Amino acid sequence: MPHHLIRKLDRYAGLSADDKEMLQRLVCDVAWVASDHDLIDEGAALRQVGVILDGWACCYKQIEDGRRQIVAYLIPGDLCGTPPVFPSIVNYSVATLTPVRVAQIPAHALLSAMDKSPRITRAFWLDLLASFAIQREWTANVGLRTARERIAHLFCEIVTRLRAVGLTTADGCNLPLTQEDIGETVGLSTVHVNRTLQELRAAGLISLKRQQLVIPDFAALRAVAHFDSTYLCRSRLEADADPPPAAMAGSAVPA
Amino acid sequence: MPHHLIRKLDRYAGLSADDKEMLQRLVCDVAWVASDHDLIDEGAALRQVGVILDGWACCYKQIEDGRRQIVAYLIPGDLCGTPPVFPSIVNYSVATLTPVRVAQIPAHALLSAMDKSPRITRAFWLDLLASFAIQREWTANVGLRTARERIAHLFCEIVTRLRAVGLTTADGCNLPLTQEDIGETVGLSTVHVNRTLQELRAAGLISLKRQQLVIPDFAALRAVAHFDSTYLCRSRLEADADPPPAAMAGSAVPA
DNA sequence: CGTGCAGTTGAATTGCTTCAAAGCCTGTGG
DNA sequence: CCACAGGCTTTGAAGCAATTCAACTGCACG
Repeated sequence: MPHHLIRKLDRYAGLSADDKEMLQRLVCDVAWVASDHDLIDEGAALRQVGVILDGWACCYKQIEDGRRQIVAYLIPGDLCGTPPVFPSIVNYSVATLTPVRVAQIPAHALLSAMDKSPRITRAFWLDLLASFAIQREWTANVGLRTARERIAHLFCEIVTRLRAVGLTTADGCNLPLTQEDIGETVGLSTVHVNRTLQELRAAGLISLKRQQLVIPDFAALRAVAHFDSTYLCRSRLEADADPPPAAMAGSAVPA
Repeated sequence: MPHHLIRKLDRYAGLSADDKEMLQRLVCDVAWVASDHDLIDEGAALRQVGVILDGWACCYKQIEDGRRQIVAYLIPGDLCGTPPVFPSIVNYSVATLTPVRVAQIPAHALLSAMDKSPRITRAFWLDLLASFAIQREWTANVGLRTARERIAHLFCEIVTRLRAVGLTTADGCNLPLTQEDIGETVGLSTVHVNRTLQELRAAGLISLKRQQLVIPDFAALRAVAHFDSTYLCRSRLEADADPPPAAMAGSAVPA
């Protein structure tokens, strides 16, 4: 069932047919969760990993006075929780942004699959490292960019990630975020997000209405954002980096 | 040799005597690197992991126009690079902030140690998850806190981490950072870092001169920062990790 | 005893926030 | 089918936090 996840892990580490079969059988407890519900509460001790099958969720942190920071978005194919060490206490919460279909992988099942296949182990490592790389990029994003750059960067990242799982249209994507969500993501007030979006629209860099984000000229937006996508797609590079540099066919990698 | 690392991994996963012995034998290429040198350049393909034995380093990202963001500090016992998947391309650079003594663990050695001991594997997972948790906290720190809170939070984190490896004095630590470094860490200009430090000093929350940071009342600083140390000491879920001491009398520090 | 870098200060400016109100969609019930 | 409610978005105006530029001080080191 978790097509996106398996495809992603395959891209990371080149799974065998057996590996994929095994992963298929890991999941259980597939369920729909309504929008705006918590999947994980801060401080919980997890004994399983969630897999997002459909919909969007976000990881966030809150401080006493109510201020909230979104620290990650989860889209189909993403893990929800902290594989694969159990029990593991999380220090953030996860909330759905849309209705979400989510599956669970029990601790023991995941660990035994990793025991049996080094490729699966490697794939989960790479997935974690990829999330880490995104987190680093987010720290840099809020730390050193201007409002306009931050939002542009966020949009570049989202579209690139959605494209990797086939959830984009030709030149955009569905974006189930309110301006408040965006503000809590990039560290700006809602009002200023609104004004900055208008700037981006006025500059012809994006159009955004009714949750439809359109980026007519991705290269232009990427330039504004100083967006460098390598942090998102290292998976493949690493596989290819194994042999010494040589001329190689450009596109398809055999499964 | 890498005492701090082994002690930390032991705290994470409870290593056997054999495990520790094995880890001892992993390292090679111990070397001193002068201050202000790069240990890793962005885009490099790593085939080994570094271990910081002495001194401080930082991970940073840069964009074309020269703006720089520090995304992590490395202190003794920390890994430098991305274990344990090789070769692995990093999308950040690492620079020394002081003279640093660093050892290397070759890819094959690390992987075979992890093969032999599930506790070692688990420990490296937990170490990575711990760094990830810090990164998340940093994103939240620059995203939702004020200047004063950000710097206070940074100091709380640094002292707590240093305490875990025994590198603090009774009520402070050595802090080899310039105000520019601090600014690049928390997303503020150098000038404003300066003024904010003065505020913190005036409030009696810290004293900082000649690279000596003193926190007379940790609980007070922690309150200002909204600092919650759980993200740093989840290692042992068994809750036996001692919480960072709050305000403690004890001024046995030679001036 | 200068030279250079880190820290400090002041003044002007800007980017962003805050507060408050109004407009606009979408879903709901009469 | 229309009226209304509630969330999200938009607008304006005022204020504040942080930046920028530029000069100056103090300290460490050769």
